[in-house]
Amino acid sequence: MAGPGLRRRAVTNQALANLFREIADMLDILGEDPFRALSYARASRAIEGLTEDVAGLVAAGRLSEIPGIGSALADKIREFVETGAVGFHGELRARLPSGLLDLLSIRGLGPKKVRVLWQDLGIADVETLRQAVTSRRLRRLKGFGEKTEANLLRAIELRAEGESRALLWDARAVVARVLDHLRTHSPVERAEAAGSFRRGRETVGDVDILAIAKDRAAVSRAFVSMPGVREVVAAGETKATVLLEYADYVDERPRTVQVDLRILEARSWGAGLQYFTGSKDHNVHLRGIAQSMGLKLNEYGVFRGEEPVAGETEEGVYAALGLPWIPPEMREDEGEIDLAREGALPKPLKGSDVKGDIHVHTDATDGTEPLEAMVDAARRRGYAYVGISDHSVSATVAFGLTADRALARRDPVREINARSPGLTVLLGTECDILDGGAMDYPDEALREFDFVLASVHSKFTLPRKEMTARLVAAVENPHVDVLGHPTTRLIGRRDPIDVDLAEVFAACSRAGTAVEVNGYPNRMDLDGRLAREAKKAGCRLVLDTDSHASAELDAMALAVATARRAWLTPDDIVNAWPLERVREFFG
DNA sequence: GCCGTTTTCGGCCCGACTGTTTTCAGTCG
Repeated sequence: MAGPGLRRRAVTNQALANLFREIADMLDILGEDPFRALSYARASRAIEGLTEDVAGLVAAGRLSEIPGIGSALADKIREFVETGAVGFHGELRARLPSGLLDLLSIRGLGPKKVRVLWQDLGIADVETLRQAVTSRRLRRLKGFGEKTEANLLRAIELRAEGESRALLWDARAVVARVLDHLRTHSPVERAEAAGSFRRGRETVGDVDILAIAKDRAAVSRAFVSMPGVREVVAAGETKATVLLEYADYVDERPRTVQVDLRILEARSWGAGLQYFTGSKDHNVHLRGIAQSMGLKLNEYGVFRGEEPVAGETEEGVYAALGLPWIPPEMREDEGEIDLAREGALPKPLKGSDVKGDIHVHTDATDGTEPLEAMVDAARRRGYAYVGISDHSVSATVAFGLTADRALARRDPVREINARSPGLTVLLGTECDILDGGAMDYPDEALREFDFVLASVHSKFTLPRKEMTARLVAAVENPHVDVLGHPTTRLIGRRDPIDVDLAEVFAACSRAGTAVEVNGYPNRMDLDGRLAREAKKAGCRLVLDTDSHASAELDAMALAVATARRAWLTPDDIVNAWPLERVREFFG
């Protein structure tokens, strides 16, 4: 790592807040004045909560307006804005072994215990700590015991397991399990999930559950004793925390995720839901608005002085701030608040707006169920149409079909369509984009499909220029209707390809090729931010699931959440249209 | 380090929980 001043940090509020947070931790570990450390910790929180850019406050000479910032901290903020670093931070760093601060990320270890470990046993990294625990060397230390050793060992293991965030798909299953358990095994009156889960983020750090109940203790007891609880971290009457086991859907490995339960008063339900849904940036912005109206907003409600103005419902909280209710998926402080104030929020997409799924595999290639089973599952979902899109021949790992074999399925599809009114099966293909941009099937074959979804499944590491040309060539092919999973990233497993998506989106827009929002659990490709870019570039989008089994058709909910994060409306989405318009679009 | 004042020192957020302790310290959110 570069020394202070050698590497310039981005001068952001968050970077400064992190710096102050680390200073507080280091002061604590070093055993310096704890109240000095507290000042840094408070300043860190204050800066995180600012509605304005700290550099702007420096320029305007308004640092003293920030509560908790006196002359010494103001000096350090100015230093940070001017140089991108804080000398004092570097000085402290030099007094501590690198790696020591990592110990703070182990549950059960705070600055006091870390200090003892470091001073008495010279432990300065997680691995050394693990060895010391295994050889029972901690129990001799003051404040440590056998139980502490066991807990730390567990915490170290869980930390290694839980380092990755849970996929939204897995979090969805966890939320369903928890809510179902509380509703059937406790006197809960109301329960709902908040947090990044509710905002539809593609991964979730922990799961927040909010509840209302008269008998709070009973709800808490039911929560901590539900099946799959690996560890009870806390079990009180207003909040409880557990680590819950689940199996990662994609690699089937056992993992744990932290689940927090908070039991609220009915009069604070809406404020709590709003507060715990976030995002942090969205909430900071809202508090600023409240302030400018002479109001105060917190997790308990909106207040004028001591008098509560709103809090029971989320709608009421937003209304008290002069705003319409904002869909959770949009709450990222990316302009949604201004839009809401102007009454110009896009009408949020509903799951029922989606009329069909058009990225569905069968056991003809790498799916696990036959055509009929996938079609039946689509019918049960109430879809008007379903597009079958098995792999093309070059996708050998996925048992890709030759063009002849793929097109031979027109007969069974015709048969199904003839005997089953109400649902139309479209025969498509997920056709590989070869490394030069050519399609895996010849044009004569491509024109015979109802639609063609073009995807990259090989040569992920081409240089940016070649990769961009490859995708542009593919989407300009007149037979190609949809660009499949444009970045090809696999969450937690494979990085996105290096490609100029702005150029690709522009080509899609010109060529009338739609862009996919793939809802498959570890794809989520495009994500919300990129899907919004695609819309801005004038593209149509398709929401689909890439299902390889009928249960995976449920992943449409993930694609819908992504679409809401992207501010898409039904008109932007090809498969929110009636069949006739879809056929016209696919040409 | 900040802050307020019955102003230049003395207190600093807090409630719940756990484990080590023998009445309380440390961690977490």
